[in-house]
Amino acid sequence: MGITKSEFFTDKQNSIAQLTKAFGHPARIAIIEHLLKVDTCICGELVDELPLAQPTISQHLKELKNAGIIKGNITGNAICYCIDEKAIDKIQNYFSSISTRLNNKKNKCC
Amino acid sequence: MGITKSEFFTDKQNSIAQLTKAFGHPARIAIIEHLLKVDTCICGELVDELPLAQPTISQHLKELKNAGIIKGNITGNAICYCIDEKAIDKIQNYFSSISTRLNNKKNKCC
DNA sequence: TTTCTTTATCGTAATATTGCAATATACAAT
DNA sequence: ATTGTATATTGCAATATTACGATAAAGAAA
Repeated sequence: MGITKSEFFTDKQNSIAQLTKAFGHPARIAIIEHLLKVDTCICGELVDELPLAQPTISQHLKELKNAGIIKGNITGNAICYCIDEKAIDKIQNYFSSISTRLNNKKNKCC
Repeated sequence: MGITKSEFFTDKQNSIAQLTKAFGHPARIAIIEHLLKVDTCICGELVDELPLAQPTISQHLKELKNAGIIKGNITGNAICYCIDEKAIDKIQNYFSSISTRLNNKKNKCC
């Protein structure tokens, strides 16, 4: 099928899945890491940095934006994309809570 | 195309992308959360818990296993799947480092 | 041995994702 | 107004993912 049965899962589960899915491509990881490296980021830089064509990069930026991981400001005819800290906090808190819950488990079976 | 150009990215980028991608489906998030809730987990429980058919769940378990997020022990004719803490640590450390690097940025443009 | 239970695999259909060339858009510069 | 620069969108081909029915495999129970 290819379609995901989102309607059967909780909002939180869908929301975390959407966030992690958006991170689930090396190009998008590379974009995030480039955004961390520079203080101001424009798409044009990424075209030189990544081994992908400009439309492909634009598409990856769109997905990161849809997932709320980055946000973009139009400045003249360039665009300044930045990481949205809220998304990072959310995902970090989630994995941090998993880690805590794991450590609290008594009967580790494996 | 549908194929990912992994060969052009670093091992670490690919590795993080693989981990996050495996988390990027609500059913797999639900599986992880169920594994956290109970101390011992078998696939049969999941079939009752999740709104998906058994082959589909088996497939999701396989992907989590391939990504190193869970590991399975055969016990009789059942299988005990558990979360692999190393994977959680890895992903948690990654997002934690992103968070730190974000906070250290001076020129926030957005 | 036969049957039941549990999990995996195969095959297949439907949909999603990835990637890019071509093109559009929109502002800047001349 | 024309040209150049930066980014987005469209359209398409190739591949991946999701889901499930049917079936296989393998140990447990009878």
